[in-house]
Amino acid sequence: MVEDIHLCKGCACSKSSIFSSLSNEDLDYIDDNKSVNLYKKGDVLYREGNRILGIYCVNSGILKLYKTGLDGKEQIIAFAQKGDITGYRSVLSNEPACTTSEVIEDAAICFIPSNIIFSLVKKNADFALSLMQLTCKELNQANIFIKDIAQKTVRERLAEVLLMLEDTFGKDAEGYLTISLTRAELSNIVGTATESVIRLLSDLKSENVINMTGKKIKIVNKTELKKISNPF
Amino acid sequence: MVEDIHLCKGCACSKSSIFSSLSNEDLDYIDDNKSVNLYKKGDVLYREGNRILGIYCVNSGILKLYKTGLDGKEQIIAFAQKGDITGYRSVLSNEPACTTSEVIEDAAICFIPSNIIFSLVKKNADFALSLMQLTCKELNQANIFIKDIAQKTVRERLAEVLLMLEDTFGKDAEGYLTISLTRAELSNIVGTATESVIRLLSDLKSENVINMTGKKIKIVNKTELKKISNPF
DNA sequence: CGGTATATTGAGTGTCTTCAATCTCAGTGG
DNA sequence: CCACTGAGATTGAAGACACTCAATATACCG
Repeated sequence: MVEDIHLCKGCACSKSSIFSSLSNEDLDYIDDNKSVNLYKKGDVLYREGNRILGIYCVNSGILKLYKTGLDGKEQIIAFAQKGDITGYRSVLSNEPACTTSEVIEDAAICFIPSNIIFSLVKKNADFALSLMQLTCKELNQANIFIKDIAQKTVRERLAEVLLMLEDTFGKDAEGYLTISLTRAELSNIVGTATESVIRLLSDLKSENVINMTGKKIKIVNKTELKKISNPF
Repeated sequence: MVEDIHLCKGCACSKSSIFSSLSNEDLDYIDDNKSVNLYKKGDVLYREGNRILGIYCVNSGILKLYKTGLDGKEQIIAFAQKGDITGYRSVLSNEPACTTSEVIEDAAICFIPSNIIFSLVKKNADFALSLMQLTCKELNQANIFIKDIAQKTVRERLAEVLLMLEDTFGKDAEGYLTISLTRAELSNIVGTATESVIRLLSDLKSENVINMTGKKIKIVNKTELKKISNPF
């Protein structure tokens, strides 16, 4: 298992993602300087406000990235899964981490030191451009999120988040969302109280739009859910 | 007036902002390929969803950048003033504009075609890095905004926005905010109904935290306003 | 001096939050 | 095997907060 991730060349991350613009030589360069670590659910890679010394590339598992409000409430900003990188913002801007990065499904993560990234950026304009485009894409996502959270009701946002989760992480053979989140985590994405999420989920269930078995959620009527998330 | 903006070298934009990493030669290169236009309040530089062919650099005046909800409601994402650039996201990612860019104070704006930007990015790694850092900074701002809008009350957000406006655009001799926004625009930043902004402003006034003369707003008790925006 | 856009105020309502109690379930130790 | 425990999930009730709609006032523009 860990064997697979010792070579960037063979890693799926290098095919998609920003690394696709790198030559084999560049990938070897990263290989020689990266380290690989295994993490368990609940582990924190870095905490908001801390300095970080490189970027993290997810080989397997899932991370949640969140900001913490002054009252201690988490706001989940994004997730990272296979092929995604995180921490690059802080590295590129040489600023403290602006989110906390926590493992929610056991993960194998590669760490690439800052100076390696910088030297690649300087050397390879296409890589720099890829990084820029990644940032721009995330910025656009963030802006859409701002609009939604400002204009939509909790119910609409919850519907949207469920669709996003299925889209991003997929579903199992029986149609249940692959990713497993607590109600509290769901509420920290949607931006609402845990109890509200629970009540609205049970509403959606009684409307036959979703189905639930224990903690697991299945989208039954995707069309209707889309309508709910986007009533215009 | 327009004379001043014919030469990037002399333009204040080139001192701060992302252009500071460019040589005189590079600035001349931009000069030879840019165009300058004057705009009136209400003019739209580009609209969300449209293709744009270059980036816009604000020499004077103010722009608001907003997304439009499906029900037609604006969500203001950011402003751009002297020295700021806009449209670069869409150019770098080669995607349609993700916001509408509208003049709210008469403006002089330089237009720099995409291919010029790309060739500078390829040629000058420091310029690329500056652009990246700009994007990262905006991304961080956006994430903070998400957290705030999700977790704070309208009153807290309004207080925060007022502080931001004073910070970003300054105040006149009598202490009034320089930037002039309608109540509707204020509500489109805060993410609330116009009436709510009006009521909360008048609350703040009766608490002697702010003062109003017609449309103009003055922050009287900044300390208190900070406390309101950040009650922990 | 109209006429239009913006601002303000009031009333009524609905959504969401908060707080507190209860329930479920998985893991633990006896 | 079962009671115990703690974390997470659920439910109920009460009330705060913010929104909508409608009416009115004021300011601004030509």
